[in-house]
Amino acid sequence: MSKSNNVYKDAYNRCLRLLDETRSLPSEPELGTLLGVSRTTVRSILARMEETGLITWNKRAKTVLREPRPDDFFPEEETDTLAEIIERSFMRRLLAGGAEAGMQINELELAREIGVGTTSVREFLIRFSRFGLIEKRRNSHWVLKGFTRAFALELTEIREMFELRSAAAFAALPQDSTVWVDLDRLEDEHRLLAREIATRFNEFSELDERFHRLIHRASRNRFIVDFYDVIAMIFHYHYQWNKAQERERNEVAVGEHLAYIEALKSRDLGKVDAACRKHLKSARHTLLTSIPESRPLQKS
Amino acid sequence: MSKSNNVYKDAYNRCLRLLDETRSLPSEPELGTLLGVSRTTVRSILARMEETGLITWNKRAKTVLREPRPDDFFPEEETDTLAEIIERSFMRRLLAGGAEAGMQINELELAREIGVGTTSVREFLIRFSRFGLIEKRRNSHWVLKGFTRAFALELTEIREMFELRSAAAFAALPQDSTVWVDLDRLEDEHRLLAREIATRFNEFSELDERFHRLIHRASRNRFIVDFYDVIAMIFHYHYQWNKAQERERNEVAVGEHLAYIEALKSRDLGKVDAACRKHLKSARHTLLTSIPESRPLQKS
DNA sequence: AAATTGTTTTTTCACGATAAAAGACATTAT
DNA sequence: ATAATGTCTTTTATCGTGAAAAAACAATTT
Repeated sequence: MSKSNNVYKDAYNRCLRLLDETRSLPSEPELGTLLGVSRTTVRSILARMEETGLITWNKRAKTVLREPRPDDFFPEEETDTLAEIIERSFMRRLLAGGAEAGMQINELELAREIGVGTTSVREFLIRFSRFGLIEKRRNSHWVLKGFTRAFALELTEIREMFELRSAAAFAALPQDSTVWVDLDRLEDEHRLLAREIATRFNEFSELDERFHRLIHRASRNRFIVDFYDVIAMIFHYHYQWNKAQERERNEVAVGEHLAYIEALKSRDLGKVDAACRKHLKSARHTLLTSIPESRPLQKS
Repeated sequence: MSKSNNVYKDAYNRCLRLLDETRSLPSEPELGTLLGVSRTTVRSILARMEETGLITWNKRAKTVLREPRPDDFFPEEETDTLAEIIERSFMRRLLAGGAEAGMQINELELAREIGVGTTSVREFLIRFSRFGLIEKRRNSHWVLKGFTRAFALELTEIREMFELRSAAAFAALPQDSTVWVDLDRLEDEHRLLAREIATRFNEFSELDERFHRLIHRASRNRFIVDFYDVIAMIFHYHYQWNKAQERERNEVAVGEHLAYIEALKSRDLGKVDAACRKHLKSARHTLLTSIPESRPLQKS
């Protein structure tokens, strides 16, 4: 088995959801851009949809015959990319404890354990190395540096540097820039979430990322924008890992975001700086409290 | 051919140079650490040295029989890692012109052209992507973002942010920290180079990197330290590319470094800031002047 | 003529295989 | 007893291969 067809399966599932809305499908190239895949994949999708009696397909005519049923969908787990599978596996091991700093990482063992080829694991580790959690020994193994307090502090130091600068750049953007519209929309979403925080608090994580990415983009600096990938990755797993007081934490954060948004809209650099600092401080605090103090290595 | 033995060849060459100094070689593990390779490789080296009559080797006894001749060495080009070969090839194409932003990068074509497997090229591109010059389209090709003015500005913006912070951290280091010894040594090297700048100006590049890395290390932040890889890479190729007024530029830079060093030693944060800013400003200027203004795309 | 469909070619992605290099274990020498 | 050498095992680095997916080209349709 050389390559899984997860691209096809994922696009197929998304296409099924599209079916609900229309009576007939658009042209192949149009479907391609809509689903973000090539025409080759679109045609495979259409071919299968015809086979399973979902549509009739004759050149341009693509008529929907019936609504998709649950069993028309490919199982979720078959739609993940290999990279996602490897990342999840790797992070699970990393966060599950027993992953002390200094421990060495074995490509072959990882590959066997996850059930994938070594090449994919190697490529994953290379990509992952930019997050600063692992390091390669030339011609030899990788070393785990550990998800430690030091790591969190170094990460947040850069984050604060970058975000303060981005926020200032944001506030200085001309009134006719489209970011203000985006900001208004985000503000609405925040207000909505604040109102229903009791039930929807777990939706904050996604909103948080969109909000901060919008701000970082104002820096117009690829290194700043790209660095948010590191933050997003860490927070993504952090949210999954640390569920303690999630509701309270998110409620506070939403409030801070709203104040931050107000400050940005005021375009008063002093206020922006203060609101940004305040939010970043509590974000750092949250992250730090979730990291157990590194125990001294116990000799058995 | 699955893997070149460049590690062995490079270590062999370095071991030959060691031969000049001693009459007999140390133990295998010792040689290993000295050369930075495993004992397996050390033993291959010793085996060959015995074959070619350079030494006698019987267990612990490793006696040097004769001085190594030029033809004992493996050719330089056989000691490079694949990664180095690919990087050079890639950068040559990139800087040779005709590499417009937006152009797409073809793994297979690159691999064929360089004469290596696609896996190595893929891994190189993944590693290289953190430099911000290329970007991956999901499930598809890489896109060249170009070595443009915008790139240089974004790069230097971060560099300045990081270095100012590192320099301040440096100046605040306790008197008994070993960095002050390192700094003294670098100062001496700078003075020496300044005196012989007329003939040794091309040695500045290497000194420059060591100096700035020392400063960045004071930040004790892996992201700052790692970011210097990006700067070093760019400056490395920039020095090769832009030879205009190299002597003058380097002479100025050495002077700025010396002033910078003085400022650090004074531990006066104001002076450090000023000296750092001054040097970074001229470094930025040098980089920018070497980048041709992006011509508007000409339709033929 | 422009867009869409049909067909073919090329490229990317992922694997298993293999030599180089590292590492582990057993044996011998100081 | 420690540290070296000798031997064997495991891991890493790299390639060729083949299926999935993209892209290019040709033939239709509106």
